Order: sequence, then C-alpha cells, then structure tokens
Amino acid sequence: MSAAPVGTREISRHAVRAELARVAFNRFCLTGFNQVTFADLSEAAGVSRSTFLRYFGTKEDVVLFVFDPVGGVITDALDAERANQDDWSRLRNALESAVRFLVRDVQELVTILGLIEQTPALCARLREKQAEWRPEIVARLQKTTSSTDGSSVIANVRVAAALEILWIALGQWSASDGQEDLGKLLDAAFAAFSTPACQ
Amino acid sequence: MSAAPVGTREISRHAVRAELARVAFNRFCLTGFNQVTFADLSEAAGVSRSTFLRYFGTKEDVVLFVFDPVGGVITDALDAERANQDDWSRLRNALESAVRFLVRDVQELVTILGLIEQTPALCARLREKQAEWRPEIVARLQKTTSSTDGSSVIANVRVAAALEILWIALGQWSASDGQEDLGKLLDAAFAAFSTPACQ
DNA sequence: ATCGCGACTGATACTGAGTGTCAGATTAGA
DNA sequence: TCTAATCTGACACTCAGTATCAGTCGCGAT
Repeated sequence: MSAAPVGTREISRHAVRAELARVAFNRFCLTGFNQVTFADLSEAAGVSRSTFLRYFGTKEDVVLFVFDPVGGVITDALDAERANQDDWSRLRNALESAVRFLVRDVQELVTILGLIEQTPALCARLREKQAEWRPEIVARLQKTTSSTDGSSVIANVRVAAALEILWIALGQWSASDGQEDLGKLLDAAFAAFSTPACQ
Repeated sequence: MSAAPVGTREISRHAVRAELARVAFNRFCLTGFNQVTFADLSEAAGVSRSTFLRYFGTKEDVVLFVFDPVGGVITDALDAERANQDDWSRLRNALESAVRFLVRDVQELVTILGLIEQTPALCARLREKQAEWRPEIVARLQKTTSSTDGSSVIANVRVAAALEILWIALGQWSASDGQEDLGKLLDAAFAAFSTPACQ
C-alpha cells in the first residue's frame, strides 16, 4: 500500500520525487499552477525537463501524487472493521482513516487543498483518482455484507456519496484554516442521510 | 436556459455547431476519441482547423456540450416544485426532469454515454461540469427550505449525492442498452438513503 | 578490482492541443 | 447601397506529453 521502498534505487527515486515535488509546490503556490511550465520547474529544481517529466507523468501528478494511497487506505480500513455494522458506519470509519492519513502537517494540507480548489485542472484530476478508487471500495463494502443484492447500485451510490463527503468536509475544513474538527465535520455531513430530510 | 437563438447569426452558429459535432461524433465512435485530432475533424467537416476550434474550445466539448443545459434544467425543476416536500423527493423529481431532457433519442444517448465511459478525459470533463452546477443547485434547494442552517454542508452533500445518482443510473441504463426503466433505476438508487442501511 | 547489466540522465526531435493575430470575405441592418 | 460587426482561413506561437538515443552511474557477480 504505502510503497515501502526496498532497494537503494527505490529509496533514491522516492527521495528525488519528494524533493522535486517540494520545489515545484512552492512555485505553484507563488505563481499559480497554470502559469508554471515544466521548463520553469526543471530549471528551479536543477534537473532537465526530461528528468522532471520522468518522475511525474503529468503536471497534475506533481501535486496530487500524495493522494494516491488514499484509495488503498480506505479499502484496508474497510476490511479491518467488524462486519456487523451498517454501511454508513463502516464508511464513516473508513473515512476517518483516510483523514488520519492525510492530516500529518495541518498547514501543508490546508495549502495544498487551497491550491487544488482554485485550479480546475487539479480538481478534475483528483475527481478522476477518486473515481478510480470506487470500484474496489464498492467490492470491499459488499464482500462482508450478506446482501445477495445482484445489482450493486445501492453500494455504488453509498460509496460515491461517502467520497463526496470526504472532499466536502475537507473543503470546509481547509476554508476554516484547519480550525474546525474534521471528525465533527464528517459526522455533520453523514447526518444528511440519517436526518429525516428537513422539511 | 436553452439558449434560444434569436438573430439569424445565432441560428447559423447553432446549426453549424450541431453539424460539426455530428461529423466529429462519428469519427470519435469509429476511431476512438484520443486517436482523432482536430486536423482530422476539420478535414472531415470541410472547415479549417481554426474554425473548428472556434466552435468548440476543447475536444471534450465537442462531445459534452449537449450536457450544458442539464444544470439549468435541474435548477428550474427545483424552483417549479411545491416546497412542502423533503429534499430527497425534490431532488428525485428534479433528476426526472434532467432525464427527460437527456433522453430524446435513446440510441444516440446510449452511444454517447458509451463513448464517455470508455474515455477518461470525457469522464473527467463531465464531472467538472457537474461540479459547476452544484453551487446553484444547492442554493435553490436551500432557498425554499426554511432550514436556518448556517453551514450548507448538508445541502451540499445531498446535492452531490443526487448528481452521483444521476450518472450511476445513466451508466446502468446505458449498460442495458436503454432497456431498463430509468425512473425505476433512480428510485432504486435513492433507496440507498431510505433503506435502513442493510446489515 | 572490474566487468557487465540495468537503470538514470540530458539532449533532441516530434505530435498535438490550445491561443492569438491578421487580412479578407460575408452578412445584418440602417 | 453602404457600413460595421462578424466569420473565416492562414499562420505563428507556446506548452504538454511522447519517444528515442547515447552517455553515465551504481550494483551485484565473478
């Protein structure tokens, strides 16, 4: 899941990648994502454009690769749970794991979420990643559920809704500069389904 | 809403746009979205590359511009409803309007959904459009609702969930070649929230 | 120690999306 | 019919992303 680097090669690659991303991230925040070119980035980082492009397939990935493990975190969390809970509780807990994974440095996450929010291309690519996670998450949610429901529409809808909640909550949280309690925000968001649909 | 063309200029522009899209759509289905270039399209349509690009800002829009009115359709439908219903019912009905707008020619819609599904770039751009509609839809949903809820998290989650349902239902529907009943599909999807979360 | 293999790097060339500009043709409307 | 706005094609340009190639470096085996 967390891509444990085993050879020295892997260690090096991982470290270089992190450093390139760090340099690039500063540029993005300073000048704006769209204004910065790969030529700028490679110059700033002191490597060739070719090399920079080899570490990140696209400009979006320079920012968003940190979210790659989230899908795995959610599926793992879903597996680890006691199965005798309803779907919403299990998803709520899984999202808790995702949030724990993401929130290491509050300030950094707030900054990155801000950059994403004001850059349509980044939003789009992030949604794409999210959509990639969904099938696997749906499978894990259904595995233990004894529902013999042939069509997975319900599970799909629930997972999609849960993932939307994740970003809505993160958006709200970053808008408050990381002040609000993310756990409470998640609870408030899930209340949209349990509350009897306010008149 | 539906961009009623008023001058002859507008009529012409609208017609040309439709014809270019028609020609392009055939190419896309035949060869695959990514394989077709603007040069191919403009040649096939008998106009210059410049002109083609003036009608559609991006290659994605050549396919997806037909979905542009959907946001408006949903907000209009939301306005037109009696306010004494719960959020889910109102959203369910609004989605019914969206579906009615989209399903004119069953075969055509099935084809276009198929093309979108197998082209990540199109999925991404469609999700982006969807995200653009959300704020306005949330506003309409909250306007009549007497909830003095300062934070709009709940409304946001419900709208996001409803929009996800729309695409999930359409996906399922197009997978059945337009055989299944879209209304029943929507109902089944909304059941994900009313059903007491199957064990 | 060194040899060979695989991976990393920088250089270069290329395709294709999308932007901007400009002169000439076309058309709406007075 | 005249004029002003718009449409068109041509051209030049920037930049993302792909592909190739020769040279370099590190690692493990001999």
